[in-house]
Amino acid sequence: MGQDPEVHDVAVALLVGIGLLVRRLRQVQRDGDLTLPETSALARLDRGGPSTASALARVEQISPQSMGATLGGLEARGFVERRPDPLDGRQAVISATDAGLQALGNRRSVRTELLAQALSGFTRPELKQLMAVAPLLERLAENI
Amino acid sequence: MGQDPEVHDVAVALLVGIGLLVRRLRQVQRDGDLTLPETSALARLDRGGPSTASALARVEQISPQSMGATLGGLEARGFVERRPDPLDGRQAVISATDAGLQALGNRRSVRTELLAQALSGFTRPELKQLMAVAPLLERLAENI
DNA sequence: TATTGTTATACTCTATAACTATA
DNA sequence: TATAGTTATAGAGTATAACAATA
Repeated sequence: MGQDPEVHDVAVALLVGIGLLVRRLRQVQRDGDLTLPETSALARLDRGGPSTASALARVEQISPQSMGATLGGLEARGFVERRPDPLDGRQAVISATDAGLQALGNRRSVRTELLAQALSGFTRPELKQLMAVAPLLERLAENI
Repeated sequence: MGQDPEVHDVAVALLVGIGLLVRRLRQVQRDGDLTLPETSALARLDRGGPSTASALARVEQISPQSMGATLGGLEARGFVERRPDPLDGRQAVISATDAGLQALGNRRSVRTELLAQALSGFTRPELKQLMAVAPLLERLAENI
């Protein structure tokens, strides 16, 4: 049990840092820009290829209804497309469109621009630290 | 400009990992437990001592109205107390109560318990990595 | 005039519940 | 029965606008 205080400190430190970052990121949202859940869903499609709404909801750990709403917004703007699965009539396969991938990679989006600007004030070792910790955060979320 | 792609990758990786973690953390919310903004505000009072609502709103980068709502909830449960500033009648000084600090440090709260459980699956170097990156995330948020 | 704080209202993201269609 | 998806409704957390009180 001698390790517990350290684990607790890590938890509180992460909560504070992450909370601050998320609130700030939400504020720089602009028209036409991708929202946070949209960015997550698109990045997931980019990394993992086409998927279904419920599969995406499972890996993103939100309800299928919430994922449906997010995908609906993306589809309306032409960032994803859905094709009915010929083998299973209940399912629809979602894939990112070229426009969607472009939006995801668009370095001139307001949020990405500001994030990149802020990150450019970091040293290269700090950037490597941040990059290395991203998968740890994912693993942490998956294990909660 | 050869560094830009790396900065962009860091940004996307962080967005995905953090988004997942925040959504998951919100789900384990329970009655009487501290919410994410409440945890942030209390941790800030714990680290920085008594403060005013607008000063807290500024450092947490949210509107004074939002901070007022958060503090109202904390005050109703006796986790913070507000005393009118005798020198400036507009201001009220907010301080964390013993009960508030206890709630912040309570290892048996549902969220902290689950977080600690998940973190116990990490190696010591990984924990150090996570701990080291928390202040970087704060600095990042402050520079956006 | 500027600042602190409150009240009223609305938006975003998420949830649960109830439903339809398909397996 | 079980699963994929939709529609309806509600809650948390945030925002902006308008206001009162104090500096």
